[in-house]
Amino acid sequence: MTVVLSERKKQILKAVVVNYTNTAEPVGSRTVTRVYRMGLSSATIRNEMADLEEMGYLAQPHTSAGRVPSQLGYRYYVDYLMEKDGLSMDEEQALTSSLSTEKMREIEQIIINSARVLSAATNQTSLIMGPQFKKSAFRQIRILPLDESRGLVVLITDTGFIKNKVIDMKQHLSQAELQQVVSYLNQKLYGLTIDQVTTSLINELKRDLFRRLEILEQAFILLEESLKEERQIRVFLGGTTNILNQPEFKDVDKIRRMLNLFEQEPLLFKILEDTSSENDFVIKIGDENECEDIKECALITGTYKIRDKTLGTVGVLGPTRMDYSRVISIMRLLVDHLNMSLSS
Amino acid sequence: MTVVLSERKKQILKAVVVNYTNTAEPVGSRTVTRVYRMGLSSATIRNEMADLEEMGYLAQPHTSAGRVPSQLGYRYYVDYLMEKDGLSMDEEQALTSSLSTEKMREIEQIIINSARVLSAATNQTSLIMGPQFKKSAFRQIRILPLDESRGLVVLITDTGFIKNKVIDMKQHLSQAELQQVVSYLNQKLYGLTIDQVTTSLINELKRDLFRRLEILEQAFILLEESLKEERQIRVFLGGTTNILNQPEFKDVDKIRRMLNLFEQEPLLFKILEDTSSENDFVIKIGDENECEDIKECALITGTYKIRDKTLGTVGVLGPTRMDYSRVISIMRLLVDHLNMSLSS
DNA sequence: TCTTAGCACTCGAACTTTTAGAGTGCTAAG
DNA sequence: CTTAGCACTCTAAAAGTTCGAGTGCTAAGA
Repeated sequence: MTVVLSERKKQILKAVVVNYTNTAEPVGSRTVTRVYRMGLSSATIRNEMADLEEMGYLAQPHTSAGRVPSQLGYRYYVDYLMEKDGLSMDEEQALTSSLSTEKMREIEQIIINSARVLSAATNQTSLIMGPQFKKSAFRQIRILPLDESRGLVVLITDTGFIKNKVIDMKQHLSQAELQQVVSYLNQKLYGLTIDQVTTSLINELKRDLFRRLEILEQAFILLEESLKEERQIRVFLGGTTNILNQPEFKDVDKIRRMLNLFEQEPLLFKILEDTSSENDFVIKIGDENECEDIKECALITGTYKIRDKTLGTVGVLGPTRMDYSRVISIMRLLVDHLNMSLSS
Repeated sequence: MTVVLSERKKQILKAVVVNYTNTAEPVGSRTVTRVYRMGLSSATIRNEMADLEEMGYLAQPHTSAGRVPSQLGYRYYVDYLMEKDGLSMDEEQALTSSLSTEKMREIEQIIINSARVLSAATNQTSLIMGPQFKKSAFRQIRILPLDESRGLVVLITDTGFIKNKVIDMKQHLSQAELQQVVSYLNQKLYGLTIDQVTTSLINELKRDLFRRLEILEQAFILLEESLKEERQIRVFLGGTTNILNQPEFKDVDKIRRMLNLFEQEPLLFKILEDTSSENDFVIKIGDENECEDIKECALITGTYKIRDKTLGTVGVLGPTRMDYSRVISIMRLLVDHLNMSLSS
């Protein structure tokens, strides 16, 4: 499929992509000769560019304008031409230090902060999918009596989720009775992922317990509601207003569509889930994206882990005219940091 | 201070406000005669409008355009002319039902949903300040041993906040010892608001306990971090993209400033706090607002309570051209609902 | 065969001019 | 005090103009 390009064509294509990424203006043949002097006249460049256009790597907004990379052009650039490290030492250090500011312990805090840093560093919008509660393994359940008629159910997973819920207990339970129920539940559920705790399993447990105690109906509500409630995994956004700085979004209507999308968590989740690959970063350019609303954008995604278990996805969303090299470098740094600070 | 307006001037002012609220177009004298026929010719209306302009209630975008209410005009309308109930029975019912969809128990869920409903019903941006953790009263603290070296500290307030934190316990504590520490803490702290739990109090407690047990340093971290961490109270937003539909925000630059504001929680908090009054709704029009960024907007705020204790603030933010009557009716409904569902 | 200077041509962005109509203020008569 | 009538104003939209960056093509040179 991939047509072989002459070395000169590659250089020109790269020049166009880089220049367009910086300026957001169509790139003319003279600009190419001026900025990336390669001992050729503009006329020659012109001929080459005409070729590249015919091959589909460049496009012209109108007859008498410079060239702009097409989607295919970006794809070629990303696959074969891009420099691998788009980050200076200085930037790298600055970034590292802004990531490891404090001993943040809360998982949610870490992620919110990461989203912020990522969007600030890339000048794009960042999306981070929080750890998936459903995929976590059940660790233990506890019931704390609060007063006469109420108790606190606490549910803990291996990835550090702690969910709690106040429940009404219609009848009073003695400490011993409670203990009994709790240890029974722990024994049955230990090690299962939340996904695996199906309604039918819950019902089975209920039947078992009801024989002995008719009281704990409410206790199961935590389990059941956890299942429902967390169906929508949380997606954390950073720098949603950054798209306003991109010249390709100077149209209020586009802005509206974009911001609307940002408000719909399930859609964002789907976007991130569709693209994620376990091991490396994925770049989706233009209509390589499934989602209709971001077919004019590029999306770069990667995953982060806790102790080799894939937990969530990190993404950067921006116009196709994006500094791919730089963004990927930043994301790599961030993901490494995330892996580290979540594993402790 | 308030100049007395003739009945006719009041009617005309009201007509201009209502019409402008609906159309967002300057209102001409002919429009007034046509739509609100009051047996007068446009020339007469014109004279009256010229008077109203001189008095400062109306303004003209340019010489040959219709009139637009000035800030003072809105103020007069809101204070003296506005219909009190801007909501039809049907709408009221629809609203009530969308508020009480499910038996939502989580306080945060209730508020998020409220923000969504409020913004959808008003077509404006809604802000709801969550219950202030700091103002809540300490109810009880518990420590759950998780395994050999770790425990879960749970802190519960009278307004239903439950905060938890996993702590490392350097030395193993027996159940009895733990029990002793916990009941000591509960006894000392019960009934204090989180505000009142100062660092010095904590230190005093520490000193007391250290005499007996040198272990629980970590347990205090929950308390201390709770104090710091929650300094920024959460503000929940709904319908941030609604401002994009307002013609007064067709300028990308204004949009940017506005959305930027929305991303800065501390500012939002300040805006809500500045305006809140315990008992009734407050309407701030234009530069009656402290905050520079919303001097072109109108902000309506009210408070909600749990059992007569003021918990937080609800706000609606939009252009000064707003259907005040309708928005207030909706907010009244919402606040009542909120008071009810939070008190159970 | 590849490169390049030269030139006519194209097209959009920015600026200016024109036009149409909504709305005003003023005057004089009812 | 009200109103018909009219000249006047001002904007938004349409139409027209200018300017320059950039192209494609041709023909001459390496």
